[in-house]
Amino acid sequence: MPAPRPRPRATRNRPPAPHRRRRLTDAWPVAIHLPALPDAVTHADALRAELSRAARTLGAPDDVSPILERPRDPSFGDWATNLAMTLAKPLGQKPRDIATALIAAMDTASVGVTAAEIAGPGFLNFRLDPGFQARGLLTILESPDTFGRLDIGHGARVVVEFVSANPTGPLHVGHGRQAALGDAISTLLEYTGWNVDREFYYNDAGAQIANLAKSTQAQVRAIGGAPLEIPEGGYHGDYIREIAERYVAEHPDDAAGDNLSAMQAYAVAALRHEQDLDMQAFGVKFDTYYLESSLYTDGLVNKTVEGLQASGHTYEEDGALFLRTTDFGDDKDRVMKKSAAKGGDYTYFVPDVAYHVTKWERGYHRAINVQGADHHSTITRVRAGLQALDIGIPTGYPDYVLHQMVTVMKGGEEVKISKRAGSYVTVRDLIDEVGRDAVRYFYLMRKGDSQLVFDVDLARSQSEENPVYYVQMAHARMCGIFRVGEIDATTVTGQGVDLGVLSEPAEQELVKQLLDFPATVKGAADNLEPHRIAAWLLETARAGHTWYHKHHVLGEPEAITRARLVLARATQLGIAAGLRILGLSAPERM
RNA sequence: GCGCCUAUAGCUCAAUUGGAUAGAGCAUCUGACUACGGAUCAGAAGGUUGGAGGUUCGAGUCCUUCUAGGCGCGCCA
Repeated sequence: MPAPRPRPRATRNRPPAPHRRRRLTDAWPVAIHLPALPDAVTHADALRAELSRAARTLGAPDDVSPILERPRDPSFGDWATNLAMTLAKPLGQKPRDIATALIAAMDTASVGVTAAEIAGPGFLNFRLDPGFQARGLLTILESPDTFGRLDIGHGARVVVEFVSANPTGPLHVGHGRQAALGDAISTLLEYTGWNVDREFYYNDAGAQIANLAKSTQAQVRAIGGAPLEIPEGGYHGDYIREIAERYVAEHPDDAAGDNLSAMQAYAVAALRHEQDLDMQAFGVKFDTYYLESSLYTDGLVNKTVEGLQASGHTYEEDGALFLRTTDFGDDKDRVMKKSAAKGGDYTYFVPDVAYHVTKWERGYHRAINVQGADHHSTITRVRAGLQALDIGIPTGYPDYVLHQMVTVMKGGEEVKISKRAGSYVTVRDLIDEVGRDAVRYFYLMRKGDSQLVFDVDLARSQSEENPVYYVQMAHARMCGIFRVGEIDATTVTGQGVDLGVLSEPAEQELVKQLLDFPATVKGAADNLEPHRIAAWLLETARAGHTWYHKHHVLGEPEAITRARLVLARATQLGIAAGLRILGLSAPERM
């Protein structure tokens, strides 16, 4: 991290703060009592329900579910719906006539609507009472840990598999994107009621591992004085040399490098450890590690092959065993077992099918795989294998979240990502250079299906102009209010506070923005798109900074200070919640 | 040749899943510090949403086609 930019020192001197913190309830008497929202639903839910009720009285179907939207132009009101337009056909009436009838049929006052207008082809625009709307903030203060949480998953188990790198080298920036995405998606699902396990699948069997062993052997023998001869398809990175040196030091009995299986085990263990450290530095924690090799030792690969053969979707040709994946939408059939001339091994997708059978049988009726787009051709194969087995696995199983490739620019040039060449930027490099929070945010502020150019120099130089600092600063500022005011923020409850005084435009905008959080979480979780949270954070931070700059909290008339403390607390908690979903820290001061 | 992804402001990206005048950040320009942190704020400028058709009350979003880029298409993993 570069040294912080020098900035002017504050000239004000402040007497040392006493450490006593005042409880708000001690300071001010409770004067006003407002009823809480019914059953903790948001004002939008209440408005939607009232709209539905009114629509049914006009003859709309029972399952009518109006869509409420925030108008792009705030002058149109707080909420808008196109319900009248969607009802035009089923009811056989003009949209604007339906809109008029809807307004007449609604009990607007009960849902805090102060004005309802018809606009354009038949939009209905609603304006809400500021105090009614602001009361939604109380749900944040009352249960900050559940704000934005929904129960969509009903506790069902879901496994999110990501990173899943071969233990043949350190983790590169593409794995970093997976780690950030997979972890954030997992947290999003937890927020929406799923019982999530994060899983890392180790391809610790097969040709790549054999190459790793031989590469290590070559380096071990080179240490003993032999000429260095890295085998065809082997690994050239310096890290192999380091592993070989440690192996020699710890295995004096095998200085000649004859024990290939010992070297393989040693190298795999060393690289797995290395990857664990990388993920630890990134703040990602996996619940389970699944080893490909165990699929063989437990007989699951053979069992899967037998199942596929029994299904009648296999055939032999040219001495190899094929799976008729074209029965399931593939454009050509795929080899399961190589011919004897090619070694007679299973191709890699066979253990992959076996692995996904275990996901299903381990009780995960939903599975999400986060992978690079270069793996997309395997989707059809794995799903075809699961369908061919005909053991009750649904056709869309598992879900895939594919992210496009990450290219790395450094010094104005693209850095080649190649394990074999040993020249690439690792996740650890990025974390060391720009910090964990900034790396995560950079990965997550973009949609996964667009390509990502990670310019290392730019990321480093931007580290102070970075959006993540902007967001975290907004959080720290809210914390600063309570710090300076010597108020214990956790005692701010909003009980008896008249939130109707939050009538400034900047305040209403901030309130609306905060209350959009649950809908944003739902949208992000439904679509497995964490970048929506990043965008929400940026907008919330902007609204927070604007409000902070325009209006003061401390030192205002009591009623205003009390209401604004509620807003400051809600902003602090809301931003912290968003940051937490993305795996970023929410510093109280920066 | 086939399949998947992408194309939006100078740059990096959004756009509530088909809604109203397409929005942010960075960069540029002009302003604002003796109040809770200026790592901030206010404002300006920046667009034929790659091109052309189509679907409808309404398209950046859906369909067709063309162009450009990325990734795949192996008895590699």
